[in-house]
Amino acid sequence: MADSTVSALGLLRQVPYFASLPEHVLAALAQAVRFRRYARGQVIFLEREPCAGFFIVAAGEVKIFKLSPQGREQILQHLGPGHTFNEVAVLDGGPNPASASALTDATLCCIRREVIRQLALAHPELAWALIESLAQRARHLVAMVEDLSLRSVKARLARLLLAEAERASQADTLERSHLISQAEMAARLGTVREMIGRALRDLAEEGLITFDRHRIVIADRNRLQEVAELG
Amino acid sequence: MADSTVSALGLLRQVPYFASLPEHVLAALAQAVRFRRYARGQVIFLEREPCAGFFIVAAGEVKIFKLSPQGREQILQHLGPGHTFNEVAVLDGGPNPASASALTDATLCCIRREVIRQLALAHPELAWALIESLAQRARHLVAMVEDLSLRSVKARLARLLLAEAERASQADTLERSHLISQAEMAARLGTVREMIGRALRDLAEEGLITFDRHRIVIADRNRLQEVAELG
DNA sequence: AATCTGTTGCGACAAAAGTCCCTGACAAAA
DNA sequence: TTTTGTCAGGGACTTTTGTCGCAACAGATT
Repeated sequence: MADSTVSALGLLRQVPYFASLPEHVLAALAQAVRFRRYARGQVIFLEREPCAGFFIVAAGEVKIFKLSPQGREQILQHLGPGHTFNEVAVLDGGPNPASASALTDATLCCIRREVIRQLALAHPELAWALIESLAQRARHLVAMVEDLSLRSVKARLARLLLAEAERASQADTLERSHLISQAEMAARLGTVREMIGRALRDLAEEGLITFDRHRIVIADRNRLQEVAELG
Repeated sequence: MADSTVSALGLLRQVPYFASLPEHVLAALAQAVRFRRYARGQVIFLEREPCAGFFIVAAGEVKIFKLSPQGREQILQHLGPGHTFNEVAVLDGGPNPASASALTDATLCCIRREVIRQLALAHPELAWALIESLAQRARHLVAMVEDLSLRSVKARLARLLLAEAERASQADTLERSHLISQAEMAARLGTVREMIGRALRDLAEEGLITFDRHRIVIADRNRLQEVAELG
Protein backbone atom coordinates (compact mmCIF):
# COMPACT_ATOMS: atom_id res chain seq x y z
CA MET A 1 0.00 0.00 0.00
CA ALA A 2 1.52 3.30 -1.09
CA ASP A 3 2.36 5.97 1.42
CA SER A 4 -0.12 8.40 -0.05
CA THR A 5 -2.86 5.83 0.34
CA VAL A 6 -2.11 5.54 4.03
CA SER A 7 -2.28 9.28 4.63
CA ALA A 8 -5.36 9.47 2.42
CA LEU A 9 -7.16 7.05 4.70
CA GLY A 10 -6.39 9.22 7.69
CA LEU A 11 -7.65 12.27 5.86
CA LEU A 12 -10.87 10.58 4.79
CA ARG A 13 -11.59 9.66 8.37
CA GLN A 14 -11.33 13.33 9.29
CA VAL A 15 -14.29 14.15 7.06
CA PRO A 16 -17.28 14.07 9.41
CA TYR A 17 -19.79 12.45 7.12
CA PHE A 18 -17.27 9.88 5.91
CA ALA A 19 -16.24 8.83 9.39
CA SER A 20 -18.88 6.14 9.70
CA LEU A 21 -18.29 4.53 6.32
CA PRO A 22 -17.24 0.88 6.31
CA GLU A 23 -13.54 0.20 5.98
CA HIS A 24 -13.62 -1.15 2.45
CA VAL A 25 -15.41 1.86 1.06
CA LEU A 26 -12.89 4.19 2.66
CA ALA A 27 -10.10 2.09 1.23
CA ALA A 28 -11.58 2.27 -2.25
CA LEU A 29 -11.85 6.03 -1.96
CA ALA A 30 -8.32 6.30 -0.62
CA GLN A 31 -6.95 4.55 -3.66
CA ALA A 32 -8.62 7.03 -5.99
CA VAL A 33 -7.25 10.05 -4.20
CA ARG A 34 -4.69 12.33 -5.83
CA PHE A 35 -2.88 14.91 -3.74
CA ARG A 36 -2.12 18.35 -5.10
CA ARG A 37 -0.36 21.34 -3.69
CA TYR A 38 -1.48 24.95 -4.23
CA ALA A 39 0.23 28.22 -3.43
CA ARG A 40 -1.50 31.00 -1.51
CA GLY A 41 -3.78 32.83 -3.89
CA GLN A 42 -3.67 30.18 -6.59
CA VAL A 43 -6.88 29.42 -8.44
CA ILE A 44 -8.07 25.83 -8.00
CA PHE A 45 -10.86 25.96 -10.53
CA LEU A 46 -13.25 28.46 -12.07
CA GLU A 47 -17.02 28.45 -12.20
CA ARG A 48 -18.59 27.31 -15.46
CA GLU A 49 -15.63 25.10 -16.27
CA PRO A 50 -16.46 21.39 -16.60
CA CYS A 51 -16.50 19.52 -13.31
CA ALA A 52 -13.07 19.66 -11.70
CA GLY A 53 -13.73 16.71 -9.38
CA PHE A 54 -14.38 16.21 -5.70
CA PHE A 55 -11.98 17.93 -3.30
CA ILE A 56 -10.95 17.42 0.30
CA VAL A 57 -8.82 19.95 2.14
CA ALA A 58 -5.83 18.17 3.67
CA ALA A 59 -4.05 21.30 4.86
CA GLY A 60 -4.46 25.04 4.49
CA GLU A 61 -7.52 27.13 3.75
CA VAL A 62 -9.65 27.51 0.68
CA LYS A 63 -12.42 29.82 -0.41
CA ILE A 64 -15.32 29.16 -2.75
CA PHE A 65 -16.54 32.37 -4.33
CA LYS A 66 -18.41 34.26 -7.02
CA LEU A 67 -17.28 37.44 -8.72
CA SER A 68 -19.55 40.14 -10.07
CA PRO A 69 -18.85 41.77 -13.44
CA GLN A 70 -17.81 44.84 -11.43
CA GLY A 71 -15.27 42.78 -9.52
CA ARG A 72 -17.05 42.46 -6.19
CA GLU A 73 -16.56 39.13 -4.54
CA GLN A 74 -19.00 36.99 -2.61
CA ILE A 75 -17.43 34.18 -0.64
CA LEU A 76 -19.74 31.18 -0.44
CA GLN A 77 -17.61 29.04 1.79
CA HIS A 78 -14.43 29.30 3.75
CA LEU A 79 -12.95 25.85 4.23
CA GLY A 80 -10.26 24.31 6.41
CA PRO A 81 -8.75 20.84 6.84
CA GLY A 82 -11.28 18.01 6.70
CA HIS A 83 -13.79 20.00 4.67
CA THR A 84 -14.89 18.96 1.21
CA PHE A 85 -16.02 20.98 -1.78
CA ASN A 86 -17.44 20.87 -5.28
CA GLU A 87 -19.85 18.07 -4.42
CA VAL A 88 -22.55 19.66 -6.49
CA ALA A 89 -20.71 19.47 -9.79
CA VAL A 90 -19.44 15.99 -9.00
CA LEU A 91 -22.89 14.71 -8.23
CA ASP A 92 -24.91 16.27 -11.02
CA GLY A 93 -22.22 16.29 -13.67
CA GLY A 94 -22.70 19.96 -14.48
CA PRO A 95 -20.03 22.65 -14.49
CA ASN A 96 -18.46 23.95 -11.28
CA PRO A 97 -21.10 26.18 -9.67
CA ALA A 98 -18.50 28.65 -8.34
CA SER A 99 -14.79 29.34 -8.36
CA ALA A 100 -12.26 28.14 -5.80
CA SER A 101 -8.88 29.44 -4.76
CA ALA A 102 -6.35 28.86 -2.00
CA LEU A 103 -6.35 31.40 0.84
CA THR A 104 -3.08 30.00 2.20
CA ASP A 105 -0.61 27.49 0.83
CA ALA A 106 -2.69 24.35 0.77
CA THR A 107 -2.68 20.65 0.09
CA LEU A 108 -5.86 19.21 -1.34
CA CYS A 109 -6.84 15.85 -2.54
CA CYS A 110 -9.03 15.33 -5.51
CA ILE A 111 -11.18 12.46 -6.69
CA ARG A 112 -12.57 12.28 -10.21
CA ARG A 113 -16.30 12.39 -10.70
CA GLU A 114 -16.57 8.97 -12.30
CA VAL A 115 -14.86 7.28 -9.38
CA ILE A 116 -17.22 8.84 -6.87
CA ARG A 117 -20.19 8.00 -9.01
CA GLN A 118 -19.30 4.33 -9.38
CA LEU A 119 -18.52 3.94 -5.71
CA ALA A 120 -21.72 5.69 -4.70
CA LEU A 121 -23.82 3.43 -6.89
CA ALA A 122 -22.10 0.36 -5.48
CA HIS A 123 -22.19 1.46 -1.85
CA PRO A 124 -25.43 2.98 -0.57
CA GLU A 125 -23.66 4.15 2.59
CA LEU A 126 -21.49 6.41 0.49
CA ALA A 127 -24.50 7.69 -1.42
CA TRP A 128 -26.14 8.47 1.88
CA ALA A 129 -23.04 10.25 3.14
CA LEU A 130 -23.01 12.41 0.03
CA ILE A 131 -26.68 13.16 0.50
CA GLU A 132 -25.98 14.39 4.01
CA SER A 133 -23.20 16.58 2.80
CA LEU A 134 -25.40 18.11 0.11
CA ALA A 135 -28.21 18.68 2.57
CA GLN A 136 -25.85 20.48 4.89
CA ARG A 137 -24.62 22.60 2.01
CA ALA A 138 -28.21 23.47 1.13
CA ARG A 139 -28.95 24.53 4.71
CA HIS A 140 -25.89 26.72 4.71
CA LEU A 141 -26.97 28.37 1.48
CA VAL A 142 -30.49 28.95 2.75
CA ALA A 143 -29.03 30.68 5.78
CA MET A 144 -26.96 32.84 3.48
CA VAL A 145 -29.94 33.88 1.42
CA GLU A 146 -31.79 34.72 4.60
CA ASP A 147 -28.86 36.79 5.81
CA LEU A 148 -28.42 38.71 2.59
CA SER A 149 -32.07 39.38 2.06
CA LEU A 150 -33.40 39.89 5.54
CA ARG A 151 -30.57 41.20 7.71
CA SER A 152 -28.53 44.38 7.85
CA VAL A 153 -24.77 44.34 7.50
CA LYS A 154 -24.44 44.97 11.22
CA ALA A 155 -26.58 41.97 12.09
CA ARG A 156 -24.70 39.78 9.65
CA LEU A 157 -21.41 40.90 11.11
CA ALA A 158 -22.62 40.09 14.61
CA ARG A 159 -23.52 36.62 13.40
CA LEU A 160 -20.14 36.18 11.78
CA LEU A 161 -18.33 37.22 14.93
CA LEU A 162 -20.35 34.82 17.04
CA ALA A 163 -19.75 31.99 14.61
CA GLU A 164 -16.02 32.63 14.44
CA ALA A 165 -15.79 32.81 18.21
CA GLU A 166 -17.52 29.45 18.35
CA ARG A 167 -15.07 27.91 15.89
CA ALA A 168 -12.11 29.36 17.70
CA SER A 169 -13.24 28.14 21.10
CA GLN A 170 -13.54 24.59 19.83
CA ALA A 171 -9.84 24.82 19.08
CA ASP A 172 -9.94 21.23 17.94
CA THR A 173 -7.55 20.87 15.07
CA LEU A 174 -4.17 22.19 14.21
CA GLU A 175 -5.54 25.46 12.95
CA ARG A 176 -3.69 28.58 13.95
CA SER A 177 -5.32 31.64 15.45
CA HIS A 178 -6.58 32.87 12.08
CA LEU A 179 -7.31 36.58 12.14
CA ILE A 180 -9.72 37.59 9.43
CA SER A 181 -9.12 40.85 7.59
CA GLN A 182 -11.97 43.32 7.19
CA ALA A 183 -11.77 42.76 3.46
CA GLU A 184 -12.43 39.08 3.89
CA MET A 185 -15.29 39.64 6.29
CA ALA A 186 -16.77 41.96 3.70
CA ALA A 187 -16.48 39.34 0.98
CA ARG A 188 -18.08 36.76 3.21
CA LEU A 189 -20.97 39.05 4.16
CA GLY A 190 -21.56 40.39 0.68
CA THR A 191 -20.56 43.98 1.33
CA VAL A 192 -17.51 46.26 1.14
CA ARG A 193 -14.59 46.77 3.50
CA GLU A 194 -15.71 50.22 4.63
CA MET A 195 -19.07 48.94 5.83
CA ILE A 196 -17.31 46.39 8.02
CA GLY A 197 -15.18 49.13 9.51
CA ARG A 198 -18.22 51.21 10.35
CA ALA A 199 -20.18 48.30 11.75
CA LEU A 200 -17.25 47.31 13.96
CA ARG A 201 -16.98 50.87 15.23
CA ASP A 202 -20.71 50.86 15.97
CA LEU A 203 -20.52 47.62 17.88
CA ALA A 204 -17.51 48.87 19.79
CA GLU A 205 -19.23 52.16 20.69
CA GLU A 206 -22.20 50.23 22.01
CA GLY A 207 -19.82 48.20 24.12
CA LEU A 208 -20.62 44.86 22.50
CA ILE A 209 -17.05 44.25 21.38
CA THR A 210 -13.62 45.65 22.18
CA PHE A 211 -10.30 45.58 20.40
CA ASP A 212 -7.18 43.99 21.80
CA ARG A 213 -4.63 45.32 19.29
CA HIS A 214 -6.22 44.14 16.07
CA ARG A 215 -7.97 41.27 17.73
CA ILE A 216 -11.71 41.48 18.23
CA VAL A 217 -13.00 40.47 21.63
CA ILE A 218 -16.65 39.86 22.34
CA ALA A 219 -17.53 41.90 25.38
CA ASP A 220 -21.25 41.20 25.66
CA ARG A 221 -22.30 38.00 23.99
CA ASN A 222 -25.97 38.34 24.86
CA ARG A 223 -26.49 41.75 23.41
CA LEU A 224 -24.42 40.77 20.40
CA GLN A 225 -26.83 37.91 19.82
CA GLU A 226 -29.75 40.29 19.98
CA VAL A 227 -28.17 42.44 17.32
CA ALA A 228 -27.54 39.31 15.28
CA GLU A 229 -31.16 38.25 15.34
CA LEU A 230 -33.10 41.41 14.83
CA GLY A 231 -31.87 44.35 12.78
CA MET B 1 -54.74 -1.31 -6.36
CA ALA B 2 -56.37 1.70 -4.83
CA ASP B 3 -57.43 4.62 -6.94
CA SER B 4 -55.07 6.97 -5.15
CA THR B 5 -52.16 4.65 -5.86
CA VAL B 6 -52.93 4.76 -9.56
CA SER B 7 -52.99 8.54 -9.67
CA ALA B 8 -49.91 8.66 -7.45
CA LEU B 9 -47.98 6.65 -10.02
CA GLY B 10 -48.90 9.15 -12.70
CA LEU B 11 -47.84 12.00 -10.49
CA LEU B 12 -44.49 10.42 -9.63
CA ARG B 13 -43.74 10.01 -13.30
CA GLN B 14 -44.23 13.75 -13.74
CA VAL B 15 -41.34 14.44 -11.41
CA PRO B 16 -38.37 14.85 -13.75
CA TYR B 17 -35.74 13.12 -11.67
CA PHE B 18 -38.08 10.25 -10.80
CA ALA B 19 -39.04 9.62 -14.39
CA SER B 20 -36.26 7.15 -15.05
CA LEU B 21 -36.71 5.11 -11.87
CA PRO B 22 -37.55 1.42 -12.35
CA GLU B 23 -41.18 0.48 -12.12
CA HIS B 24 -41.02 -1.33 -8.79
CA VAL B 25 -39.40 1.61 -7.02
CA LEU B 26 -42.06 3.94 -8.32
CA ALA B 27 -44.71 1.50 -7.18
CA ALA B 28 -43.24 1.34 -3.70
CA LEU B 29 -43.19 5.11 -3.51
CA ALA B 30 -46.73 5.33 -4.82
CA GLN B 31 -47.97 3.11 -2.03
CA ALA B 32 -46.48 5.38 0.59
CA VAL B 33 -48.04 8.50 -0.80
CA ARG B 34 -50.74 10.39 1.11
CA PHE B 35 -52.72 13.09 -0.65
CA ARG B 36 -53.69 16.27 1.16
CA ARG B 37 -55.65 19.31 0.14
CA TYR B 38 -54.75 22.87 1.12
CA ALA B 39 -56.69 26.09 0.72
CA ARG B 40 -55.14 29.18 -0.82
CA GLY B 41 -52.96 30.85 1.78
CA GLN B 42 -52.90 27.88 4.12
CA VAL B 43 -49.65 27.10 5.88
CA ILE B 44 -48.23 23.68 4.99
CA PHE B 45 -45.43 23.68 7.53
CA LEU B 46 -43.22 26.11 9.39
CA GLU B 47 -39.47 26.33 9.54
CA ARG B 48 -37.80 24.90 12.63
CA GLU B 49 -40.61 22.41 13.14
CA PRO B 50 -39.55 18.75 12.99
CA CYS B 51 -39.37 17.33 9.50
CA ALA B 52 -42.82 17.44 7.90
CA GLY B 53 -41.98 14.86 5.22
CA PHE B 54 -41.32 14.87 1.52
CA PHE B 55 -43.83 16.73 -0.66
CA ILE B 56 -44.83 16.61 -4.29
CA VAL B 57 -47.13 19.20 -5.81
CA ALA B 58 -50.00 17.45 -7.56
CA ALA B 59 -51.99 20.58 -8.36
CA GLY B 60 -51.81 24.25 -7.52
CA GLU B 61 -48.91 26.42 -6.48
CA VAL B 62 -46.79 26.55 -3.39
CA LYS B 63 -44.17 28.88 -2.00
CA ILE B 64 -41.22 28.12 0.25
CA PHE B 65 -40.22 31.18 2.22
CA LYS B 66 -38.47 32.82 5.14
CA LEU B 67 -39.81 35.68 7.22
CA SER B 68 -37.71 38.32 8.93
CA PRO B 69 -38.51 39.47 12.46
CA GLN B 70 -39.77 42.70 10.85
CA GLY B 71 -42.16 40.75 8.67
CA ARG B 72 -40.35 40.97 5.35
CA GLU B 73 -40.64 37.84 3.27
CA GLN B 74 -38.06 36.13 1.10
CA ILE B 75 -39.46 33.49 -1.21
CA LEU B 76 -36.95 30.70 -1.78
CA GLN B 77 -38.95 28.73 -4.28
CA HIS B 78 -42.15 29.03 -6.21
CA LEU B 79 -43.40 25.58 -7.13
CA GLY B 80 -45.99 24.16 -9.47
CA PRO B 81 -47.28 20.67 -10.36
CA GLY B 82 -44.57 18.04 -10.57
CA HIS B 83 -42.21 19.90 -8.29
CA THR B 84 -41.02 18.51 -4.98
CA PHE B 85 -40.00 20.20 -1.76
CA ASN B 86 -38.56 19.73 1.70
CA GLU B 87 -35.98 17.21 0.52
CA VAL B 88 -33.37 18.72 2.78
CA ALA B 89 -35.18 17.99 6.01
CA VAL B 90 -36.23 14.57 4.78
CA LEU B 91 -32.71 13.62 3.87
CA ASP B 92 -30.79 14.92 6.85
CA GLY B 93 -33.48 14.45 9.46
CA GLY B 94 -33.22 18.01 10.73
CA PRO B 95 -36.08 20.49 11.07
CA ASN B 96 -37.72 22.09 8.04
CA PRO B 97 -35.25 24.66 6.75
CA ALA B 98 -37.99 27.11 5.72
CA SER B 99 -41.75 27.55 5.82
CA ALA B 100 -44.21 26.52 3.11
CA SER B 101 -47.67 27.73 2.23
CA ALA B 102 -50.16 27.32 -0.58
CA LEU B 103 -50.34 30.19 -3.08
CA THR B 104 -53.51 28.78 -4.61
CA ASP B 105 -55.80 25.96 -3.60
CA ALA B 106 -53.52 22.99 -3.92
CA THR B 107 -53.28 19.23 -3.72
CA LEU B 108 -50.02 17.84 -2.47
CA CYS B 109 -48.80 14.42 -1.70
CA CYS B 110 -46.61 13.67 1.18
CA ILE B 111 -44.25 10.81 2.02
CA ARG B 112 -42.87 10.30 5.48
CA ARG B 113 -39.14 10.59 6.00
CA GLU B 114 -38.65 7.02 7.13
CA VAL B 115 -40.25 5.60 4.02
CA ILE B 116 -38.02 7.62 1.74
CA ARG B 117 -34.98 6.70 3.77
CA GLN B 118 -35.63 2.99 3.66
CA LEU B 119 -36.39 3.00 -0.03
CA ALA B 120 -33.32 5.07 -0.79
CA LEU B 121 -31.06 2.69 1.11
CA ALA B 122 -32.59 -0.28 -0.69
CA HIS B 123 -32.57 1.29 -4.15
CA PRO B 124 -29.46 3.16 -5.23
CA GLU B 125 -31.31 4.58 -8.21
CA LEU B 126 -33.61 6.42 -5.85
CA ALA B 127 -30.69 7.65 -3.78
CA TRP B 128 -29.11 8.94 -6.94
CA ALA B 129 -32.33 10.67 -7.98
CA LEU B 130 -32.47 12.42 -4.62
CA ILE B 131 -28.86 13.45 -4.98
CA GLU B 132 -29.66 15.05 -8.30
CA SER B 133 -32.57 16.90 -6.84
CA LEU B 134 -30.47 18.21 -3.96
CA ALA B 135 -27.70 19.26 -6.31
CA GLN B 136 -30.19 21.18 -8.38
CA ARG B 137 -31.53 22.85 -5.26
CA ALA B 138 -28.02 23.83 -4.27
CA ARG B 139 -27.37 25.37 -7.68
CA HIS B 140 -30.55 27.34 -7.41
CA LEU B 141 -29.57 28.64 -3.99
CA VAL B 142 -26.10 29.60 -5.17
CA ALA B 143 -27.69 31.59 -7.96
CA MET B 144 -29.89 33.30 -5.42
CA VAL B 145 -26.97 34.28 -3.22
CA GLU B 146 -25.20 35.63 -6.26
CA ASP B 147 -28.26 37.64 -7.21
CA LEU B 148 -28.81 39.11 -3.78
CA SER B 149 -25.21 39.95 -3.17
CA LEU B 150 -23.94 40.98 -6.54
CA ARG B 151 -26.87 42.36 -8.52
CA SER B 152 -29.11 45.39 -8.26
CA VAL B 153 -32.85 45.06 -7.94
CA LYS B 154 -33.24 46.15 -11.55
CA ALA B 155 -30.90 43.42 -12.79
CA ARG B 156 -32.63 40.82 -10.65
CA LEU B 157 -35.98 41.91 -11.98
CA ALA B 158 -34.73 41.65 -15.56
CA ARG B 159 -33.61 38.10 -14.82
CA LEU B 160 -36.94 37.24 -13.28
CA LEU B 161 -38.83 38.57 -16.28
CA LEU B 162 -36.66 36.61 -18.68
CA ALA B 163 -37.04 33.45 -16.64
CA GLU B 164 -40.81 33.81 -16.41
CA ALA B 165 -41.06 34.48 -20.12
CA GLU B 166 -39.12 31.28 -20.70
CA ARG B 167 -41.44 29.28 -18.46
CA ALA B 168 -44.50 30.76 -20.08
CA SER B 169 -43.31 30.05 -23.60
CA GLN B 170 -42.79 26.40 -22.82
CA ALA B 171 -46.49 26.29 -22.04
CA ASP B 172 -46.14 22.61 -21.36
CA THR B 173 -48.47 21.75 -18.54
CA LEU B 174 -51.97 22.65 -17.54
CA GLU B 175 -50.85 25.85 -15.87
CA ARG B 176 -52.86 28.94 -16.48
CA SER B 177 -51.41 32.25 -17.59
CA HIS B 178 -50.25 33.12 -14.08
CA LEU B 179 -49.76 36.82 -13.65
CA ILE B 180 -47.42 37.64 -10.82
CA SER B 181 -48.21 40.58 -8.60
CA GLN B 182 -45.56 43.17 -7.86
CA ALA B 183 -45.70 42.11 -4.23
CA GLU B 184 -44.79 38.57 -5.13
CA MET B 185 -41.99 39.63 -7.41
CA ALA B 186 -40.67 41.69 -4.53
CA ALA B 187 -40.76 38.73 -2.17
CA ARG B 188 -39.00 36.57 -4.72
CA LEU B 189 -36.28 39.14 -5.34
CA GLY B 190 -35.77 40.07 -1.72
CA THR B 191 -37.04 43.64 -1.92
CA VAL B 192 -40.24 45.63 -1.47
CA ARG B 193 -43.18 46.26 -3.74
CA GLU B 194 -42.30 49.89 -4.41
CA MET B 195 -38.87 49.01 -5.74
CA ILE B 196 -40.45 46.66 -8.24
CA GLY B 197 -42.75 49.43 -9.38
CA ARG B 198 -39.84 51.79 -9.90
CA ALA B 199 -37.71 49.22 -11.67
CA LEU B 200 -40.58 48.34 -14.00
CA ARG B 201 -41.10 52.02 -14.79
CA ASP B 202 -37.38 52.34 -15.50
CA LEU B 203 -37.35 49.39 -17.83
CA ALA B 204 -40.44 50.67 -19.58
CA GLU B 205 -38.95 54.15 -20.04
CA GLU B 206 -35.86 52.61 -21.60
CA GLY B 207 -38.12 50.71 -23.96
CA LEU B 208 -37.09 47.25 -22.78
CA ILE B 209 -40.59 46.28 -21.77
CA THR B 210 -44.12 47.54 -22.39
CA PHE B 211 -47.42 47.01 -20.65
CA ASP B 212 -50.42 45.40 -22.27
CA ARG B 213 -53.03 46.22 -19.62
CA HIS B 214 -51.34 44.73 -16.57
CA ARG B 215 -49.43 42.24 -18.58
CA ILE B 216 -45.71 42.76 -19.03
CA VAL B 217 -44.39 42.32 -22.54
CA ILE B 218 -40.71 42.02 -23.30
CA ALA B 219 -39.97 44.51 -26.04
CA ASP B 220 -36.22 44.10 -26.40
CA ARG B 221 -34.97 40.78 -25.17
CA ASN B 222 -31.31 41.47 -25.96
CA ARG B 223 -31.04 44.70 -24.07
CA LEU B 224 -33.01 43.20 -21.22
CA GLN B 225 -30.41 40.45 -21.00
CA GLU B 226 -27.66 43.03 -20.83
CA VAL B 227 -29.37 44.71 -17.92
CA ALA B 228 -29.78 41.30 -16.31
CA GLU B 229 -26.10 40.47 -16.51
CA LEU B 230 -24.38 43.67 -15.57
CA GLY B 231 -25.84 46.26 -13.23
C1' DA C 1 -74.89 50.69 -8.66
C1' DA C 2 -72.38 50.10 -4.30
C1' DT C 3 -68.91 47.97 -1.89
C1' DC C 4 -65.29 45.06 -0.91
C1' DT C 5 -60.47 43.44 -1.67
C1' DG C 6 -56.33 43.26 -3.75
C1' DT C 7 -53.65 45.63 -6.70
C1' DT C 8 -50.94 49.45 -8.82
C1' DG C 9 -48.90 54.41 -9.36
C1' DC C 10 -46.33 57.70 -7.51
C1' DG C 11 -44.24 61.32 -4.72
C1' DA C 12 -41.67 62.68 -0.50
C1' DC C 13 -38.68 61.26 2.66
C1' DA C 14 -35.32 58.35 5.55
C1' DA C 15 -32.03 54.96 6.16
C1' DA C 16 -28.69 51.74 4.54
C1' DA C 17 -25.19 50.67 1.68
C1' DG C 18 -21.63 51.78 -1.54
C1' DT C 19 -17.86 54.93 -3.54
C1' DC C 20 -13.90 57.86 -3.26
C1' DC C 21 -10.15 59.36 -1.07
C1' DC C 22 -6.52 60.09 2.06
C1' DT C 23 -4.08 58.90 6.38
C1' DG C 24 -1.07 56.28 9.27
C1' DA C 25 0.43 51.65 11.22
C1' DC C 26 2.84 47.73 10.60
C1' DA C 27 5.42 43.90 8.62
C1' DA C 28 7.88 41.70 5.16
C1' DA C 29 11.14 42.21 1.46
C1' DA C 30 15.03 44.55 -0.78
C1' DT D 1 17.29 51.65 6.24
C1' DT D 2 14.32 52.20 2.73
C1' DT D 3 10.74 50.39 0.13
C1' DT D 4 6.74 48.05 -0.76
C1' DG D 5 2.41 46.12 0.23
C1' DT D 6 -1.35 45.08 3.08
C1' DC D 7 -4.38 46.61 6.34
C1' DA D 8 -7.25 49.59 9.31
C1' DG D 9 -9.46 54.24 10.47
C1' DG D 10 -12.23 57.46 9.11
C1' DG D 11 -14.52 61.66 6.58
C1' DA D 12 -17.50 63.33 2.71
C1' DC D 13 -20.46 62.26 -0.66
C1' DT D 14 -23.70 59.47 -3.94
C1' DT D 15 -26.66 55.90 -4.97
C1' DT D 16 -29.66 52.45 -3.84
C1' DT D 17 -32.97 50.70 -1.23
C1' DG D 18 -36.70 50.96 2.07
C1' DT D 19 -40.76 53.48 4.40
C1' DC D 20 -44.96 56.12 4.52
C1' DG D 21 -48.99 57.81 2.73
C1' DC D 22 -52.65 58.15 -0.31
C1' DA D 23 -55.26 58.01 -4.58
C1' DA D 24 -56.87 55.23 -8.34
C1' DC D 25 -58.38 51.13 -10.55
C1' DA D 26 -60.21 46.33 -11.71
C1' DG D 27 -62.64 42.36 -10.63
C1' DA D 28 -65.75 39.94 -7.68
C1' DT D 29 -69.69 40.07 -4.84
C1' DT D 30 -73.95 41.84 -3.15
